[in-house]
Amino acid sequence: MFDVFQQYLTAKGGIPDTELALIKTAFTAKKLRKKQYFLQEGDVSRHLAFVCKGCLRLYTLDEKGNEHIIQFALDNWWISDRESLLSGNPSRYNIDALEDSELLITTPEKMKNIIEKAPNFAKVMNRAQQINFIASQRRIQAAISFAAEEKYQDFIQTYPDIVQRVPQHMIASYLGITRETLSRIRKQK
Amino acid sequence: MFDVFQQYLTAKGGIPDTELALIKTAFTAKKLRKKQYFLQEGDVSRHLAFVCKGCLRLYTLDEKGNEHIIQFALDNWWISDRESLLSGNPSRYNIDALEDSELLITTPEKMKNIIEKAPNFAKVMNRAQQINFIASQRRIQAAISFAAEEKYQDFIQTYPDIVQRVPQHMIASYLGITRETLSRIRKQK
DNA sequence: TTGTTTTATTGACAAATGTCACACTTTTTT
DNA sequence: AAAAAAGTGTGACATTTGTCAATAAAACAA
Repeated sequence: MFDVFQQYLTAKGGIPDTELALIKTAFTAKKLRKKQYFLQEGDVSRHLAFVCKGCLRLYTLDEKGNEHIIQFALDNWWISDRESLLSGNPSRYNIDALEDSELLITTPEKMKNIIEKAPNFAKVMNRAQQINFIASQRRIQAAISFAAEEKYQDFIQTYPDIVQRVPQHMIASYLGITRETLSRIRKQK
Repeated sequence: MFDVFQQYLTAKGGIPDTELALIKTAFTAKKLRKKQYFLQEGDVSRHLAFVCKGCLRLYTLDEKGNEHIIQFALDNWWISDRESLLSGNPSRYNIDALEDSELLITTPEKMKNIIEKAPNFAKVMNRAQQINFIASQRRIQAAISFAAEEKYQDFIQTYPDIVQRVPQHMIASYLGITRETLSRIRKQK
């Protein structure tokens, strides 16, 4: 399982063996069954996860019980509730598995520790964070300026891999439209 | 002008004088008149800015010529097109001043340089980035799960200072609704 | 001060999207 | 294999939001 992570790190810039050994000590393997929670609303988040295999989602529930998906995480993605991690407050989100998944998890403390000691790893994480921010900004733009159909087109172009693995109604949720609307958009073409 | 920045840094954690001196060398003062561009679509972004005083916005123009505001930046905020900075590609965004403004600007290279040499400054920047990401995530949630009125209520609660200084139709643009809709929402109460 | 531009409001109407109910299919569980 | 659960599609209709056009007020510039 760690080899997937190692491959990711190599692809993202390469990490010397000394650092790799150190990094290894900070992570723990964890398996999740489909539908199993990684984090539940109201709990304080204490872990961040790297997805070696599988698929997770981060979402909120509104008063009506509707789900609103903030993030998907497929293989080689990070997922966590950074808000709760940073603030120490109970989480407003849920994270659960959409498929049986394999994770490597760690804590912010351990993360901070290895980032201090492993500069190459720090670089990889920093870059990942930057790319993440840019993706968020693009998503905001799509959310505020695109009509439903454009949102969908943009999504399938940006995340063709997610389209393959996630039910449509969850993609609708991610886009901020109803499943019925998405179903009709897809029918048009 | 640098004293505003210094005050910000102090408030955000405190920076020893040795680092402050170094940081100072990396920044240049720049004044913008109202309506003046800091960055125009198509140009490659080469600077990031700290707003000492004033107000800027980052936005896109769609095919119909409608503006979609991605970010506001008041006093003590950072603003830049990180996407263009990172990729080196021409920007898809515009940044301009909504008020006469005073900035401290620098380049990614200089930034990288001082971040290596000034660990306390690095910490402040890193924390700012994290908070930024969390704010983005919250905004995404609002965009995909709130109705127009909820978006507005959420906005005035989150950014009461912006409401004071920015015309309504720009807030509408930021929220992804039309000015007419916002006007009607405000009338209701 | 006068004229121009920007901003905000409003009405009438159109278009997009949501809601609800139900049927049908596929997948998962027992 | 049968039953249950999850996912998708569709029609009828309601609601929200957008569009267009016009007006007025406020801010700004000459």
